[in-house]
Amino acid sequence: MDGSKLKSQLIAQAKGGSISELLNWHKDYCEYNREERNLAAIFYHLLLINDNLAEFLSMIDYDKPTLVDEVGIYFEYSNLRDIWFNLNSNEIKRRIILSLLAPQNLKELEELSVLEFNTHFGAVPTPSTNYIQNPGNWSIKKYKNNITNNEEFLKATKFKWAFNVKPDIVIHTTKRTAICIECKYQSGEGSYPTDIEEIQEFRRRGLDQVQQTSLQKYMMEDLLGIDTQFIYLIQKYNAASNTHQSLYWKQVFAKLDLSGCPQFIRQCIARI
DNA sequence: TAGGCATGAAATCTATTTCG
DNA sequence: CGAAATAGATTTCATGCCTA
Repeated sequence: MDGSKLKSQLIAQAKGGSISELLNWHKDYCEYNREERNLAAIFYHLLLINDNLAEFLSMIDYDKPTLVDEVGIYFEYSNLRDIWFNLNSNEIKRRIILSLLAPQNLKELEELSVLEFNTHFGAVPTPSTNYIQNPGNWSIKKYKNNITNNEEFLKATKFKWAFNVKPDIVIHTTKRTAICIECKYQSGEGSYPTDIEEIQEFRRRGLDQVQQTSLQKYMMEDLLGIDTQFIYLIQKYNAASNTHQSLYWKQVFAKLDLSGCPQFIRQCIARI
């Protein structure tokens, strides 16, 4: 339908009707869905069926042992955040933070009240009086004046970010080993910070921005202590990572067994 | 074509308000 | 009064447009 014809039809039908009726839209959603998470979810499903997990492991030349009883595949992996949620003592929470950050003013921070401790790290929206808050809720803008040393500032900032990052798919091959998969459709790798004020603060201190993949590595290996292989799943060449093994969606889907999959999944995959 | 900037949905957490 | 709903702040994830 050409533009003018469409326009006159839209005016003629201005009194009502659905988008589908107005546009005479007959396509099935799987023909034009462009949601990255949807693709990741389809991939997740495929990993759980047939022999696809084994096939994927061989595709990426995974050479570490896999313990059947410890295997787990997770979508939107938020392990660090959820470990924090399991902690119920302020003493333990504070000790965890201070041992991982090892700040110069350690003694001072040990002595602060709960409220003062939260305030030091600028917990948002409001520092709590009752319990040590999740580092994921620290605010760079609020603590930047409290942490003057650049190295410590970067350390605290990466620590804070680590509590919020969620790799798309993580495969635990054992409790101590994993594969971390970052899925990209249109966009390329992101970097932190993204907020303009925070970027300016990084510039002022002469600090480089932190790549998304580098933060994932820090979270998986340094904080969770899991020996991790990283995979980047991409559609376009220019999205490839400098540091991580990159695979194309097309090449991965081509090797997976789609037996038993409904038609819409095949169609979603066929478009990639 | 990469980076800057604008935009938006969804989620979490806390404080406040409302209601039984 | 205490539980439940609501509002606000902040963060994440993302896309698109413009420009150097």
